[in-house]
Amino acid sequence: MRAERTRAAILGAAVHLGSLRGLGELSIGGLASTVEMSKSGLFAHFGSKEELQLATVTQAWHIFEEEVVPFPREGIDPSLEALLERWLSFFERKVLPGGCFFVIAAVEFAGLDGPVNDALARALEDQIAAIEAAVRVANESGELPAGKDPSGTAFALHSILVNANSVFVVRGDRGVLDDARVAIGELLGRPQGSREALVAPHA
Amino acid sequence: MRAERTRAAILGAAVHLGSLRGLGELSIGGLASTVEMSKSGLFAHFGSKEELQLATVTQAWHIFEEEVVPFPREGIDPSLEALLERWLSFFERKVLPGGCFFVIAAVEFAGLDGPVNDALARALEDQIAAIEAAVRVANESGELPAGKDPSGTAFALHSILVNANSVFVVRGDRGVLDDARVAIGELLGRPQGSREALVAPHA
DNA sequence: CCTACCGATCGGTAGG
DNA sequence: CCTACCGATCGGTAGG
Repeated sequence: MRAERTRAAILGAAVHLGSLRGLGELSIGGLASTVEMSKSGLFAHFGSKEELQLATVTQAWHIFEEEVVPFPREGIDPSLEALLERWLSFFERKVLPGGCFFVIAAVEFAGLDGPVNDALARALEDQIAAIEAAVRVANESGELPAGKDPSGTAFALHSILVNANSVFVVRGDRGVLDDARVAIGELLGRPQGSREALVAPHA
Repeated sequence: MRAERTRAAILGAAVHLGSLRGLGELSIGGLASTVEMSKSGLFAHFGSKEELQLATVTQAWHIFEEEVVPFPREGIDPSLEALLERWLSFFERKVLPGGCFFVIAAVEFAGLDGPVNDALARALEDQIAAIEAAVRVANESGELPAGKDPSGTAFALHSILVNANSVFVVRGDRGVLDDARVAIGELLGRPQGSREALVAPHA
């Protein structure tokens, strides 16, 4: 019980630090000092740095999934537009501060092999696949005006999302997130001028 | 003279390692062993790790600029399409292996301040600005069929380029580079079916 | 979950 | 450009 809470606190700090500085920069000693426990006490929860990294990736993915991915759940709009808006909101609210945790880490670990790299590569593919599935549904439901190639459209949409967050983090200015909303609108064939529908959904 | 050559060899290795593993992972000791000299001998060329990082960023930018950016130079096609194709070719040939050196590093260093972060943030803006300038020229020359918003179009094109390289590096499969060519064609309003013109320019 | 420790490596310095 | 060294930190272990 108590160990579970400690582990959760450690992983919370690990996700935060890993998002800000990269998964490779996580150190056991640094993490131990931020959660105010001994290095070896923290170490005992994981057994190796690799296990700590793996648990951090898993935890980050759970947070992302809960916030963004449209599992059939009560109160979650399954449309493509809603998925993309949840994603942008996830960036804007800095739920995982720093760059897009998964893409940055996946690139950092590419070429190294091992379970951490596998988990990161899978997360990247799952992100693209989630968009592609929503594009297919949108094609069939008539949400998209013209039939779009699901794979290519998903890649383009994913690119806009990820780069919007990168530029957002580097500039420290949320304006680029609205640029992304406009670019998404154009990719989806939305006519010029209907921009407000996506930019200010609650207005 | 000799010192210049040594410095060039060091920076060549630094750009290579920094591209593969991230600028933050560069260590003076590790770099010294790959160029087969003593740690302090290498250190003497730079005076601090920060100066080494800064010199590495500068060197990487010179390589990128030489390969991609359309300075008015003999034999360089100034069109938007040629710029984008040089960029994709730059990724495909792994001139800087690993992720898009500048974007990954800029995100990694975002929030830290200092000259390295400044240089990286500037490189990111210069990349987007280079695309935007080419879009403006293309608008005026008639290369683009309809007048496109230069800023928004540049952001979308930059997103496709950067993400194409990320996915390329993670998958280890160049197929996504052709997906990027298709996505770029659609963004530029190229009609379906003219894809081959960009995919296989030398066929 | 702790103290106490291991060998290796970190950025950096002294002195030549 | 080198040897020799500094204090700090790395991942990890022993033993409790």
